[in-house]
Amino acid sequence: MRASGSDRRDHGPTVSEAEMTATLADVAARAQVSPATVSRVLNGNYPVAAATRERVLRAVDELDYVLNGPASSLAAATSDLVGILVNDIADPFFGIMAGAAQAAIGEERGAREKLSVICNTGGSPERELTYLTLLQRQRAAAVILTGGALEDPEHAAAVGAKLARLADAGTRIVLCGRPPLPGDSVTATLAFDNRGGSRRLTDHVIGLGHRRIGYVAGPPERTTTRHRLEGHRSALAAAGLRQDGLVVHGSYDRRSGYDATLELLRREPELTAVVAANDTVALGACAALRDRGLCVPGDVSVAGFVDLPFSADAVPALTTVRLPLSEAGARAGRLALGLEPAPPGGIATVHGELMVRGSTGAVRAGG
Amino acid sequence: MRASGSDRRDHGPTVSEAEMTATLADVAARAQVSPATVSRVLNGNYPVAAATRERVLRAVDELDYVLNGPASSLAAATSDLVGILVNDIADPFFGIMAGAAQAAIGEERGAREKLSVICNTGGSPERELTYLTLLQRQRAAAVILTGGALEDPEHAAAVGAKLARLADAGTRIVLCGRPPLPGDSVTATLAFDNRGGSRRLTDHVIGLGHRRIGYVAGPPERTTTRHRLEGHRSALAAAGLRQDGLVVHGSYDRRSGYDATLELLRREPELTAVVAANDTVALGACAALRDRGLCVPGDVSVAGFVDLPFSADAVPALTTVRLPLSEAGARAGRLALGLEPAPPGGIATVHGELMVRGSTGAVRAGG
DNA sequence: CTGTTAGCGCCTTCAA
DNA sequence: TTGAAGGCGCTAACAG
Repeated sequence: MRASGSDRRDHGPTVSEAEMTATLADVAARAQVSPATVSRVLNGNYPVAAATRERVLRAVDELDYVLNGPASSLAAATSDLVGILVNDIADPFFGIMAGAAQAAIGEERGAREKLSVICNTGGSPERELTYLTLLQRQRAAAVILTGGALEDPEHAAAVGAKLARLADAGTRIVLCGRPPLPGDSVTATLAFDNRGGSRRLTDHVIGLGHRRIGYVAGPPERTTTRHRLEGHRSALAAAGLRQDGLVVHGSYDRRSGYDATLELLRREPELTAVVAANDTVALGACAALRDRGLCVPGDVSVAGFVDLPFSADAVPALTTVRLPLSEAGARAGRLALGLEPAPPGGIATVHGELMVRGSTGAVRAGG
Repeated sequence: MRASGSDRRDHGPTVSEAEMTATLADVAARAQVSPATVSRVLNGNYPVAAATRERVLRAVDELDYVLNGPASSLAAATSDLVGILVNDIADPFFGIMAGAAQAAIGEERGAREKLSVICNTGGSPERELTYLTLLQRQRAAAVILTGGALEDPEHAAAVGAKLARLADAGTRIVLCGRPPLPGDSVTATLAFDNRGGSRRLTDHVIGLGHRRIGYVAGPPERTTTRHRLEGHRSALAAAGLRQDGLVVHGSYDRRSGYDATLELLRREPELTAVVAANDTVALGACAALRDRGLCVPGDVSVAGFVDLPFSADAVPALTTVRLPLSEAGARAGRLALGLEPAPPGGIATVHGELMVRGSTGAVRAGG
């Protein structure tokens, strides 16, 4: 049996007051104003006399009152939840972007404090849809989708439909590090120039004299994978090189880089360079080469993508393409809050910067 | 002006039906049952005739109905939100734990699907409290706090008070990789044995003959920092070594390890070993040593803590103490859902395993 | 097994 | 500048 706010409107503090969570009515009673007034000072978007506001805030403090989110969301038909979807939160690629987005959203000291939260799909299409539904259920204010998308047409359609419904319900949709989507449900897209960055990277490797270049790609059905691979291939084509047998797919982790590199070596013992889909994979490649008794870059050059913090500290330091993850994440956060105008056409391309370091060198004499 | 569900109870599909988000009443009308029945099939915790359920589910599908979370939470006075607080989501230490917790929670195909969500405090006490308030506002079902706590008494008291209020309101509290808290608001605690692991690590280093051992600690006011440092000191003490001047504090990142190591070298040029507060810091230490022209472990041995995935791939591979992050995170998730009984006394200590690898070796002849 | 009836706590017109 | 009143969409007793 709960003592409702109005029930004790005329009483002083009671035992039950200490045990039950206070409601807005309790605050109103204590501050001698109507619930409506309390609501107004709490939301701050309506004129309230300074003295009244004072009294209300004091009552809030004394009662340790915390707004009931669900009730508030229900009545206002809006919520302060912002969801950030990531494919693998254990990968700093996502951790950095998501952290930056969350920080940007948290910094906004605006009217209603937003609750920005990270949702880890683990790369599973089902969980991606589940999270989207859950966020839709919460009537999320905004959703940020980060990283490469799955290219399976069925899943893409399902996601598109979900996003359309979310957008219909007023949820802002922002894509960060993910290619644009057809339709007008997406508020803004920050797309990484994976193709261009990859192209410059492989150009660099070719420029060092390498001709037998292996490529360790990510999972085949991801946009990120495809775009980076396309950039790589366009560089090869421009140099007149054809080596379709020298591409091995795997996941975006270290183990995959290790295994794929051994496979590349098997296919082409005269390999002199390995370009990897990302830095983590590149480090796996380095490990495999070492275990085979090969020197980096003396025998084989290695290059990565993204430029994670540890890449500069690797031995040798990793040549890679730097993606501005923090900046992109922060911008996505601001776009999700509508603090920043969407780029023209709703799409901005974020370019990577080639970072030439110790892991790539001129092809060995015998190459 | 919104067409409410009951308003069109007797009509067929209309334009507005396509544009407005359907409500439970719409579904009820379409399935020719009462709203209560729809609620019952949706929540699945009440007997409903198979045929009725069928009809309801079909209506749900046809209308693309999605439950209104806020309304549901308000009525039921509970929510399906689970918050996971982390200090730095860009650090895989947290990414791995949080990802595992989220996966464990997502796997639970129980009654109501839980929305587990990661909140990145960035190590800021204010943001930690803000997130706790926001989660309290959402009437979260559970909160998981991961990683070391701040030892500032004022902040600790504030957090304690918040947790007490959350617990009062029925929120389950789980600590993962964080020392136990006084009081009974915490449902379960999984504490890492930082002291013991650190002790064994430094014992190992001493056993290799090292006597001038530098220590790169984390931020001074974190429990994790203090416990690991205490373990280190107890090992030194047991070996009769006193070297308080050889401890440098910093943050838990690579840069800090780099700078701190240079400082240690300045204080003690004859240094033969560096023990770091975590793996990331240890890699920074390695980089500093290399830049000084010193070999690891030939000139100076280096050891880390935690055993992140890249640590085994470092050159040389890093000696460290392996913490079972995934297992702990998953268990914390299950504890948060009440799927697993709390350990006796509410507290379980999770031990680390010494991983001896290439970065530590016998002290050099001249040492 | 199913319908009816009250609210959950807050926001938001409308009046004053 | 403030109060009064109704309803947001759903759940949870109660009946039947």
